[in-house]
Amino acid sequence: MTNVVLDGTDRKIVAVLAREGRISNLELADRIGLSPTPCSRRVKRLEEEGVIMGYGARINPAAMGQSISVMVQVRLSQQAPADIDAFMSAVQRLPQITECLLVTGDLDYVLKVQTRDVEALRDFVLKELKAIPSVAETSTMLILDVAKSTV
Amino acid sequence: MTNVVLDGTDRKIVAVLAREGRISNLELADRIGLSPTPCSRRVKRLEEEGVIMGYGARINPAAMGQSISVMVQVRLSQQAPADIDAFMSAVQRLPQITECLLVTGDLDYVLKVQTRDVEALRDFVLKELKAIPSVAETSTMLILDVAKSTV
DNA sequence: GTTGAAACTTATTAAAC
DNA sequence: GTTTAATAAGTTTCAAC
Repeated sequence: MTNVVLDGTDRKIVAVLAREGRISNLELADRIGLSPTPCSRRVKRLEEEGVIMGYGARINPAAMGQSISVMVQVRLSQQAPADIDAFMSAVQRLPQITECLLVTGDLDYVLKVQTRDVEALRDFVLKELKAIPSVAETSTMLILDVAKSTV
Repeated sequence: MTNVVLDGTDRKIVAVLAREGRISNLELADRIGLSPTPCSRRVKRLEEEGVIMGYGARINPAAMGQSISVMVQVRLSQQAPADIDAFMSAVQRLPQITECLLVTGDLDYVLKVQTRDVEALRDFVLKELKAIPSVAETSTMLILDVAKSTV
């Protein structure tokens, strides 16, 4: 990753766009105290430099009938490249998995999973996750509340 | 949460906007196979119904000099409302904490934390997190890779 | 649901300072 | 960096089908 020099104005832009990704350039410029022209240039530069990787809508899973959110910690029994590949392809394939992090510590992967209800979660864990040969151990924590989120 | 009925077209719209939040209505309509007018109406309806909660830019923390990402599991010693309030206000105050989830299981909260380097992480854990009186126990996992992300 | 057109708002670029 | 101006593009609303 090429390191990028960001001044205070750039950081203001990033902070605003992180929360309001669809704000118009005119309002963004007004918000950060800059005129539209250099504001637009800075945004384009931040996009080209990879500081801003893209934009996305924040979707409410509950409103879409996905009311169960869980964190699943997964330990793989085998760590050979073929085992990791098999696990990774399953992770990419399963739409219930919205996030997958490789972590240090006691467990190897942390997944964020969303399902319609507890039955769908049970089916997911038993029939999908534990069906992956390299998965040795899973531990599920139900997410009761999102207390802070920058997304 | 009021449950919303979404048809296949709505789900297509959500799927596209989740990935490309700044797509124009004309291109979105073309992408999902609908004309611009009803497409725009559907998007507005999805926003009003709370399915789409907002839009945001995807920021690359590494490009901003925040190269360390960790998951921190936190157990509170005291669960009285005052203790939870103290912890929550610290969570909101500390910019390193980008996500905070209340979970069931062994530990009470899971945090996603970003810092500039390991020294900043050490200072954060020792001087900020452990300084909160209600925090009894923390466990930190370094995030080595993001293998999947819907954001 | 579709198309088409008009009115309005932005974005983008260039030129000046 | 700023402002102004002009062109291009997108959004919104309306009518008619």
